Amino acid sequence: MATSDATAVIGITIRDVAREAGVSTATVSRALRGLPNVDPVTREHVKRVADRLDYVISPAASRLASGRAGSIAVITPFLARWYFSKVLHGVERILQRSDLDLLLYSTGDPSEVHRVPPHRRLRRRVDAVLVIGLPVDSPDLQELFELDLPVTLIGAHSAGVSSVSIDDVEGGRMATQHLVNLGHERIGLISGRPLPTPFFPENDRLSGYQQALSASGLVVDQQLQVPGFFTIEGGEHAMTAQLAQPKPPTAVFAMSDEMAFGALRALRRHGLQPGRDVSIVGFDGHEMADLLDLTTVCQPAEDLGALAARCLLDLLDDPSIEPQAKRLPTQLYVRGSTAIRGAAHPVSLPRHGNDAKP
Amino acid sequence: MATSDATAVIGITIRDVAREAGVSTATVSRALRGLPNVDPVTREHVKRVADRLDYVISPAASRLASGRAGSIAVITPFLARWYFSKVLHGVERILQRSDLDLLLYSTGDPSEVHRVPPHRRLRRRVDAVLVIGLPVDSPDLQELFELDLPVTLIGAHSAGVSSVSIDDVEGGRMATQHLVNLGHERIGLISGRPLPTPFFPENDRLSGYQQALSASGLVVDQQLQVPGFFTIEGGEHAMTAQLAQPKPPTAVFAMSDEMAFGALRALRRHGLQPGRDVSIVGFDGHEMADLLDLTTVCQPAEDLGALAARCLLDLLDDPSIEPQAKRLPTQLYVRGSTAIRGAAHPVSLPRHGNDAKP
DNA sequence: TTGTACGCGTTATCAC
DNA sequence: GTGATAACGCGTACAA
Repeated sequence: MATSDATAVIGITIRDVAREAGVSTATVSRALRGLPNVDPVTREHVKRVADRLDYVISPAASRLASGRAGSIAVITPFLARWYFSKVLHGVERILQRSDLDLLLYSTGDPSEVHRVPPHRRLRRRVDAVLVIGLPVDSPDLQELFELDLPVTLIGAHSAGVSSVSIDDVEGGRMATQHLVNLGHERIGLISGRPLPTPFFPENDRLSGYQQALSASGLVVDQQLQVPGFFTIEGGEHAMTAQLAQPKPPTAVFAMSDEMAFGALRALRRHGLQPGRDVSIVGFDGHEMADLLDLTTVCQPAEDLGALAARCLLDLLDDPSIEPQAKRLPTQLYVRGSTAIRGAAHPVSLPRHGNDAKP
Repeated sequence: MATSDATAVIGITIRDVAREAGVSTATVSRALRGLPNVDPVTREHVKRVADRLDYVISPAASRLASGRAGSIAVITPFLARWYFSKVLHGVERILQRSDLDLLLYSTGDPSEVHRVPPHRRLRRRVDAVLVIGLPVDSPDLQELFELDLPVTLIGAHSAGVSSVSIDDVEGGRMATQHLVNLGHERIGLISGRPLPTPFFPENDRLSGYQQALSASGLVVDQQLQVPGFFTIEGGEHAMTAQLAQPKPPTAVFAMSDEMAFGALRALRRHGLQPGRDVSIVGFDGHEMADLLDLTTVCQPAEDLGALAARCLLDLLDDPSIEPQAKRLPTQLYVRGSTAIRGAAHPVSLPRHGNDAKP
């Protein structure tokens, strides 16, 4: 293998730095890592030498010796969907500043057959795990917990595990209450997967929906709850199904903006106008919502990721921290896709986004 | 530190497996990694024992001993934009099957001040690098090349470097020619950054645009080329600027779908109807394009990522492979946002997507 | 085909 | 504050 000569082809080692600086490797290690018990002068000197030699620590060696993996895993079912890419962005932004590597694992849809169970790939490989939007009853997740690694959940919560999410109940309630306030009485729901699916965030949104209806004395009609699978097409089909009902809803709450977009298209296909004929509320705060004049419950996806990453770093710093479930607020953005029931001209309400100007 | 007892708390080591299987650590290593010169019976036995003991190789130790980093870096300026998230998805899908870790690095917009220069973080840390959509003249990229790692570029090309991309010239040409064919003579362009910016993919799209115009004897009017910065809002501003010209274009080619979406909104704001009043062509094949009835040049972003990942794995397998620039085809999807110039009723052409049904 | 033994580059534990 | 030095767990010549 490579010799340990000062000018070895492969790379400068800590020994080269030590020799050049006239100190021991132990001192170099301490100096470079900012550990205490190093003379400031020595430290500066060592740093300078290391810099001059263009020395870079070997992660492998460091990890082997220290027992730390030096990286954290981010597990997500999707990469190219609004929520997940936003969250990932937030996570990356924070982790970039740490000295931990971000290992990316995409599981694909949890309901699909997955390729390699994450927990087998993760063993001995990461110091902590960040999980985005996986249902808490997922077997993968359970096996993950058994790895005994610090874990932070994003967009889900589980007892004894640190998590960051929004209040999905409140979000669902807010969206539905808005429709109730506009005078709607038959309010449909476009859910994600077919309900009931335990432990999914969508369940909380469903609860909010039901709460708002019940609180207003409206009936919760199972016929009015159609799954849209969180895709545009799914949303379109769901809306079409809603319209085909004997007594179609006058308003619909879609659990994601992308499904709401599909719903908007379904309306157009039927010659119906959003707001005037049927009101639609989405969920997410997708950039496109503004464009399509869609009322929606905005969630700070990127902030969720950033906050979760910070939590995990803190947890790594001090494992004694009690896991807690943090929540970030959502906000209803009212746009043209919702209006007073039966109003010939959509009524003006306080609005948001670029459309806000009168 | 941890003892090397068979039942050490920290983990099973190769020695434990060797002892339990009654062979040497060398044999275990060879057997588990599928190296030749191992008796099939021995190999099976060792595998079984390793499995029973739930043995997992220590990546750190393996990497230190072998000199391989066991991971590849994926560098991207954005995570939450259509093209980049799609490409990343393709990359991840392939890398998942390999035994290499995917290290994610987001640089932010290359024109911004960046945080930590990638090349410093990458040293000794990865075996290869996958770069998404960074301009070839980016200083970061140059320093990356000097790391002497196998590199594959996605959405860009550079002499002597393996790359995967589409033919942007052809794409731009196709979009523009389509508008020419519809009888348009004043054809505007919504570019990315202000032109000319050397070495950006957008330059090729610009070339295609110019070629198509020139080939048809149309003038290339600088006034008709407005930057839209690849965002919805940018596209809206750009379109608004186009409309404010003394002689506005009757058709516009936007270099990305998201900018085209903005352009559509600008039209709507002006009471104009896409297709009838002004034709718009986008670029990407965004899911939303179908929804908004936008004609667009589709590019197989996910395939680009997958192919690039495979290339890089091949290159890692056999470093003697000559770097080559692979290209994937694009395809024009005609929808309602483009129509014959001046036609009162948008003319019917072969169309695509859900709208295709007569 | 298999085993022995050394080295990979760093960290951490001691003495000093 | 600093220096020796023994791990860390695995890969791999080389010998057998």
